[in-house]
Amino acid sequence: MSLRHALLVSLSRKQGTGYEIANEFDRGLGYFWPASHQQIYQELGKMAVERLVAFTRRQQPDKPPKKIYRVTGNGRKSLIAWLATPVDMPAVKDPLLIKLFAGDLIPAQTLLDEIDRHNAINAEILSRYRSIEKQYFDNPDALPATSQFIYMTLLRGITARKAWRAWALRVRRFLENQAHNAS
Amino acid sequence: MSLRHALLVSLSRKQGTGYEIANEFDRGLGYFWPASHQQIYQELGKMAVERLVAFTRRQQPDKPPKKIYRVTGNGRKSLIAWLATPVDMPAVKDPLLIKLFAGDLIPAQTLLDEIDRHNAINAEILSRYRSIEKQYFDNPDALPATSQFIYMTLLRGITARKAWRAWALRVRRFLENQAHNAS
DNA sequence: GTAACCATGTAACACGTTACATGATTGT
DNA sequence: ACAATCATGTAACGTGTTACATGGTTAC
Repeated sequence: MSLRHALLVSLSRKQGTGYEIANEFDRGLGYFWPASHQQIYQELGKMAVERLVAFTRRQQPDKPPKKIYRVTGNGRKSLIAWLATPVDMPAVKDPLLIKLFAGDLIPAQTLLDEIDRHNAINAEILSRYRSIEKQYFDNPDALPATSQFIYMTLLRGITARKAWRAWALRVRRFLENQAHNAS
Repeated sequence: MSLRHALLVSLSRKQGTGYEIANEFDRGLGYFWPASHQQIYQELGKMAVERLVAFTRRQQPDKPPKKIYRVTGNGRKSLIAWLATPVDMPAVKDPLLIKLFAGDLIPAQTLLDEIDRHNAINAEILSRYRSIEKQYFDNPDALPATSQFIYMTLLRGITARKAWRAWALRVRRFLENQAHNAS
């Protein structure tokens, strides 16, 4: 339901092709609303039918033709309306917690490995966030409001990943104990 | 893909009807793998066809008949196998962050209201978790391993909600500034 | 010659949500 | 009377994933 709004946000900043949006999603909006290129093409198609976006076809010599999308008046109205409409908090859906919930059914070492694996991924993501912070948000107060809003979303990622790491450490201690007591 | 495993975990602890499982999900596994009763009935049906679970029909006078499900040998094997298979970290999908990302398009007050609303919900959930902690996990080391594993999942909820609150406070400060500067 | 990039899509399937349907019992 | 609890489901729809398809250009 929110993909279309994410697309409207992206196109509000800058018009572009489905391809470009799909790429930008990998380092922007996609951090909190992931979408594949297939889904993006499809959704843009529907949105064009509903007159929320419009596109111009641009022929390129020796390259496939582009469809450059932009937001229509309708689209802008619908985005503003959505921004003022309450949204639900996202549901938690984490298979790792199912595993932990059933932890007594398998060797503690198996879960330890899994926690470590997740922890490595989490650490990588956190350090990526931090390097973005250093590069673009070193002195956030000096930035234009637009960027400061984006900084708030980055901070969400950073605090969430730090909290995850702290929790994982606690779980590790518990699992190590389990592994010892079992032997 | 994980619903069936969640159901196998639930039925491994205690056999029961779809109805009972659906209820238990509201205060157990459902915290990190929500599912409606429709979905649960449907999935149990498929799992019975695939011989992961089996059921006994029990007639009750003056009440609809029950289907009491239990895990089969196959089901147990498939659960153990899954528990040892790596799972992906869940993707973040949060419409509130889309809104924040586009925060410059609407009055800061609108976002402030939304943050406060989410914060109230978050606080409620956190306090529920804490009361569960007090009631059941006051002295976790004294508990059997099974319960300690469950406690780890509760701790996940608590640290996550606390981190969310801390972030929201930071965002509030920023939004209040925005609201002032705009006037 | 192999992969990555540019640029678009279709189709089948899996997963989840919402609405609808039945029907008795107990509580306010 | 109306809602809640017990107990089961079907059907339509919406969203998301995976696989497949095309075809030229640039980089190693």
